[in-house]
Amino acid sequence: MNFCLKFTSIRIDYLFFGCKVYHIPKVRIAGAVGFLEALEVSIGDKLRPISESFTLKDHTFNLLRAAILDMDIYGPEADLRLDERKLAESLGISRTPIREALARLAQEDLVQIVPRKGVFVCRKTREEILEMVVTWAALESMAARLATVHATDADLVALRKFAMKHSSDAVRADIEEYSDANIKFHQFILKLSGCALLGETAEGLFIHMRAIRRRAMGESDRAQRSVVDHMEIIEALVARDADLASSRVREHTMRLHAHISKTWARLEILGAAKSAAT
Amino acid sequence: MNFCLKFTSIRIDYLFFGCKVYHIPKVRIAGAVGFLEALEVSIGDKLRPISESFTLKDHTFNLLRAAILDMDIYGPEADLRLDERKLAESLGISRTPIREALARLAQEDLVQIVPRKGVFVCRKTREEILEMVVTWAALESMAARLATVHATDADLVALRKFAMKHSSDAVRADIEEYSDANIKFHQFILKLSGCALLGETAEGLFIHMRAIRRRAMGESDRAQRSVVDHMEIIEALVARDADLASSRVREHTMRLHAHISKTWARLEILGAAKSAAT
DNA sequence: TCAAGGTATGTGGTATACCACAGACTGTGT
DNA sequence: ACACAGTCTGTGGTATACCACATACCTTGA
Repeated sequence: MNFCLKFTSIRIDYLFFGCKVYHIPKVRIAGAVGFLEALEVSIGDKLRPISESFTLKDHTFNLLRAAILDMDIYGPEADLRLDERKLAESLGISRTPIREALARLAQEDLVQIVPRKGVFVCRKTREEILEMVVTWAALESMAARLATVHATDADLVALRKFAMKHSSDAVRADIEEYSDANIKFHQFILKLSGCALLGETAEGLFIHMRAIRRRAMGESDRAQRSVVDHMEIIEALVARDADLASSRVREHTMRLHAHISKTWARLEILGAAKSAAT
Repeated sequence: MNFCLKFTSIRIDYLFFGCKVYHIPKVRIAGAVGFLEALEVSIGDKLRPISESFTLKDHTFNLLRAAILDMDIYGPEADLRLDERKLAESLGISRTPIREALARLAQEDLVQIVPRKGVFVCRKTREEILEMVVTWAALESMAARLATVHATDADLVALRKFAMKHSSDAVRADIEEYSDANIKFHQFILKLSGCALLGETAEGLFIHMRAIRRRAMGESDRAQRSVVDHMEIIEALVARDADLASSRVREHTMRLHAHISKTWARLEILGAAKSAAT
């Protein structure tokens, strides 16, 4: 169980922030303000924020989510099992908040809970991943359409600037860097739509796909092509051409779809051969 | 707490199905089959299924979800509070599975859990609802695009048939009926896309919007217009024109967007006037 | 009379004990 | 040597006890 090690450091965090949440009572503002009250207000102003309504459940949820994202889920040796009791021990808390966090993760399809068998990180099939890409294409192409209306000129300048910088990463064939920038470029467009829900919905897909990307993105000319695509998308946005922007985003993403389809099939064959050899 | 009453009937269900899950051992199929084994197999065949891996957590989740959908969330007198202990008592189970179900509902944004305050059914603001419609438009227009490729002629015939039937509901100005058929029509298109995830993602939006529809859909000519729109959409699908089908679906949905925007604004004014009068 | 502080009660949060089932293991009879 | 059945152990599922905080109410002092 790798998770035990990964979470050892967390226990310290927990000791500092976890269990106790100190509450600073809100200072009442009276009609007439005397000396003491004025003092109280100034103190209140300084202490105001405080981690509000922190719960172990939420903390655990975020921790596990991040940990799963970092895992190499699709590695042949990946340990997909999560043990409630071990997690509880590692984090220094009881099983209850962990179970609630797991329930939420299950709701997001990140893990699967099998009664009396165990909790397992979900591996996605090739078909499921392809569907995610399609759905993402739907969301982002709509976002591009809206962006032609809602984005300011300054926004688009910033977008272009970002894409330029990232293009130099691509020519250096720095796949890891390119991959991150690529994500951010698309998230940028989703944000420019002015419709937060589009971005939030897409976020759920990104999470699943991030683990895939390392394996799916190997061919270097794809990065180059991507740069060109991005520029054309920006062009359409700047021209405020909703139909063009929308279709360019969609086609760009569907190219990723085709690419993953090919690459993943190859990986599946490799995986099958590997497991057959074992 | 309305929930107490609503769930009273469930307790009986629970007594029958809830706590104990009887496990039917799978019959081993031996190479040579003797008399007794053959008998066993036939018994096994009859008993096979059994609610597999039933958990109170999941059951509770579905129950609460359905109950929330049935609630008139946006009614002025709606009781949005959920009490864990009362729910537990009503269902005849402990708080634990209920809390896990609530955690999942919170993940779906159906409820909001406020530590030490309570659990509340989420009301959506006008902006959030409008964003849902936009997102839905994104998903369904992509679905229509894919449907021009994946749907069989028979599928489209069935779709047209369904739409025809539903159109007669519309002219009878039977809003309730029309509303249901309308949902099904759009779900049909999502299904025809061949991409299950599109439908699943949209499902989450429908759930939130169903409660709205009663209030947002009042003007009768909208039903008429909707029928025309639907026919035009089918036409585009039959013509296998991806761009046309996609844009017609999108525009149809965005008309709903505009409509809700107007209607809801009016409702908000009414609501404000009402609360001011009180 | 009223404001301030104490107290009672109710809420969700957490820890813990125990349960039933699944699967591995082991001992026993053939 | 093997098949089978009993047992042991580990898993998630559930129930329960208790906690800290929020709130409403009440007491008490001016």
